[in-house]
Amino acid sequence: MNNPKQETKLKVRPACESCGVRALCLPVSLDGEALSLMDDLVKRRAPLKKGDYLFRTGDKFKSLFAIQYGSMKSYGLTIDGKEQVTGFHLTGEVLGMDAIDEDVHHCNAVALEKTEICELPFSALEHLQNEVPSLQHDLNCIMSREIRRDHHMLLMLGSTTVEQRMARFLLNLYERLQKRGAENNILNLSMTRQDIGNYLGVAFETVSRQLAHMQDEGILEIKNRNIHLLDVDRLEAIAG
Amino acid sequence: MNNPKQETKLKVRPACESCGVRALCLPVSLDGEALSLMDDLVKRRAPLKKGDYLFRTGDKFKSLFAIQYGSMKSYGLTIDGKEQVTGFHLTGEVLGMDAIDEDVHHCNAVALEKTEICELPFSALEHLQNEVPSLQHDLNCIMSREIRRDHHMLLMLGSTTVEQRMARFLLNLYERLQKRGAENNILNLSMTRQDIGNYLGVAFETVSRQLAHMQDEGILEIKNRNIHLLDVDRLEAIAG
DNA sequence: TGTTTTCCTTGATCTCGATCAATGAGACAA
DNA sequence: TTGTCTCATTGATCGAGATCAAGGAAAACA
Repeated sequence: MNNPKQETKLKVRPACESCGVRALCLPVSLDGEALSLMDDLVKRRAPLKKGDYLFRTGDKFKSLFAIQYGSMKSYGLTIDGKEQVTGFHLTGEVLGMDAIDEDVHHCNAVALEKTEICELPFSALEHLQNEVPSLQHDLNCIMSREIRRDHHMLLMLGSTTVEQRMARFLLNLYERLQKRGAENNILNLSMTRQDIGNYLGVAFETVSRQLAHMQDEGILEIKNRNIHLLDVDRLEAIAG
Repeated sequence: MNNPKQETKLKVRPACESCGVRALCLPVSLDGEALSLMDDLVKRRAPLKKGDYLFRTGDKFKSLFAIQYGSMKSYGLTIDGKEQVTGFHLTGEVLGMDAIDEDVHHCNAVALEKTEICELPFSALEHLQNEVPSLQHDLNCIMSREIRRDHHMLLMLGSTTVEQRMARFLLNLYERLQKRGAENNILNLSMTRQDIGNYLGVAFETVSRQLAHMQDEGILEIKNRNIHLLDVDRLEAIAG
């Protein structure tokens, strides 16, 4: 009853069209037949609500997950039980690739807002790789991209000043949104200051202060969780 | 003339036997025939001397590289030209996977000591994937492992205290060496304190002091670049 | 072999950011 | 509305770690 229009729309669209996978790496190579094979493979899922888990540490690995709409965070637990955020994942990105090797998930993935997911059962995906050789290259590309993204993050965290880490963090989000076709300079942070701080190895008060300082400098404008980037060049200069 | 014995030995050994690839992921699945196909594929290279580059940012991507013996560091440059270390790579690990996607290397890889490398031409590898379907899964595994390794690093850097980062760094090296069959608790650091500090986002003096402090506590023993881990449990407790 | 260079350690000072604490602001439910 | 969350901001204090500086120890080189 509520929002029937969207419901219909979702059902009519082929799953793969809407899940963002095509926009990642697969599109270049799949012809009509292969595409329909992919469509058969992809599973739709009920949307996750904020706080819902996609998988948890120790869960058996069965599928990769592409974020169709929304955002997630992944985190592990330290020995003393503290949460340690290892990444934020946006629309169009793929989760679960770190589990292929040992067949077990090594982190928890939780939705930061209402999030729609496409499930890609991995064994079927690997079978399809045999039929469609180009798919194999595509998957290599997706994983390569994830590796590069992580290296980028490592680069981000390997800085001594918090100002620099913060700038790199914001630019990183900005670039990822640009790649997905965002047309404005507004970052809608779905994660808390606490999550950001945890991720950057910084107290959340410091995150808050750092953002306030950047606002004073005219680099950005804060409206709750919406960050409007006013001066990307300055931000890049700070990032180094 | 110098060291003729080793020369001969290298020529006689099948390339793949000695390059560490088998020990990574490929061994489980390759039968005799596929193995010899791999042998044809792998290129031997003259060993790198300390300071030699394996590839640089912007180089065209042609091959993956497996470290047969030795160690390397990879780093990028910030806009203001400062070096930013993104990783250290040990015997048996594979470099270059972040370049598959865009066909270009995104970091510099330099040898930290005398290092022997096996080159795996990637187009040939992908062709071989078609002939040997299991190889495809193996490659997925290798990349998955790299992703997990990076996540582990991110977890390491997302800590506020230097003591914790240092502990996690040492444990990370320790575990990687253990996996490669190291039988003692001695870490032979081939990188400088400066590199470690850069990597951990910490001044190199702090690295030095932190190690000294851990030595005072009886957790480890420093002999130049050899770190003897005396109390791994304590180290793990610190790492959290 | 001595010389140069690079790397490591240790000390002293000062700043940045962690921590503690209190208030303010949205979000959500009843 | 009002109350109760959780989340964010801002202030004050204190300590960890950056930075500057100088000396020592390896390692590289001639």
